[in-house]
Amino acid sequence: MAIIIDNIAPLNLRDTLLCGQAFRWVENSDGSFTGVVQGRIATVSLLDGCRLMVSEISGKYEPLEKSYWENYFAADIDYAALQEVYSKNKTLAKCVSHAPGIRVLRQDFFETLITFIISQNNNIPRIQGIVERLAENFGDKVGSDDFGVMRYSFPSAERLAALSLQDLSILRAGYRDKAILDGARQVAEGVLVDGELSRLSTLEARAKLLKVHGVGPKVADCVLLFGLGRFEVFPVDVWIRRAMAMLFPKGLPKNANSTAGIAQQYIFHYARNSIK
DNA sequence: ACCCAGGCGACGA
DNA sequence: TCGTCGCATGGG
Repeated sequence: MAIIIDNIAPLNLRDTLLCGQAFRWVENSDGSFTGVVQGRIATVSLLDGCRLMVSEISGKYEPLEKSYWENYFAADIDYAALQEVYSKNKTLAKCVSHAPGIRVLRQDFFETLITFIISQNNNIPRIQGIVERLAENFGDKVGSDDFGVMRYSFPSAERLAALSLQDLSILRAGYRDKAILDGARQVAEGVLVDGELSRLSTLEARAKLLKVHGVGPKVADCVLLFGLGRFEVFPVDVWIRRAMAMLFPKGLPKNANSTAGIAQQYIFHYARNSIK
């Protein structure tokens, strides 16, 4: 059974799922993508460029509601309108034009916290490898994908919190292992709770995230943006720092402020693909 | 072999 | 408060 989400354009699945905001999607030979979301193995593809089809392989859990996927892909955000506003600035228009189909996903809070802890001083292919080892070693078997390959859920905070640094060495995550454990413990112990953070202001939620060992301004902002839907947050990493110095020396155009995180994705993509 | 990666915490000034 | 530096690991 499949879910269809209509009128999702603009959306480019490759640019959205492989751009470094999510780490568990892989592209299939037919242009569809398969990933594991909330323990469900899902394959997504775009029909006629404007309809998103989501097919879940039957596995350990009941399929997710259509509303879950609409939220995940941010179907409520009018990207065409946003791009029209952004494009009043010539430079930002150029960034948008390089990958107009990127959308900022609304991902699981805990998974976002841990994956972006892993992302620090790291590169995207290696982050994907560490995240996959994390799931294979500490997640649950949730079923086989279309190729017969067993897939695993992202581990729970409780499961990770019970592990030792020695246990985590199998991830080959380097010095990030301590940060993974602290993040997991704070979530497992109820210090950091998705629903509670959602009720706080962005600044207050950020302050709580910064108390996790290994979470600094950049990781906190990525968690706010990708894991808590705070689209006004603008994470600054090495690529963005370069791009801003080169393209926007006077700062981001004001008309992008309330959705700076969405603009950030266009700039990030442009920087990674166009700046040597 | 070499440089660097969606940074951070510790440390010293 | 602000610069500097070491950090684990491995992709390119």
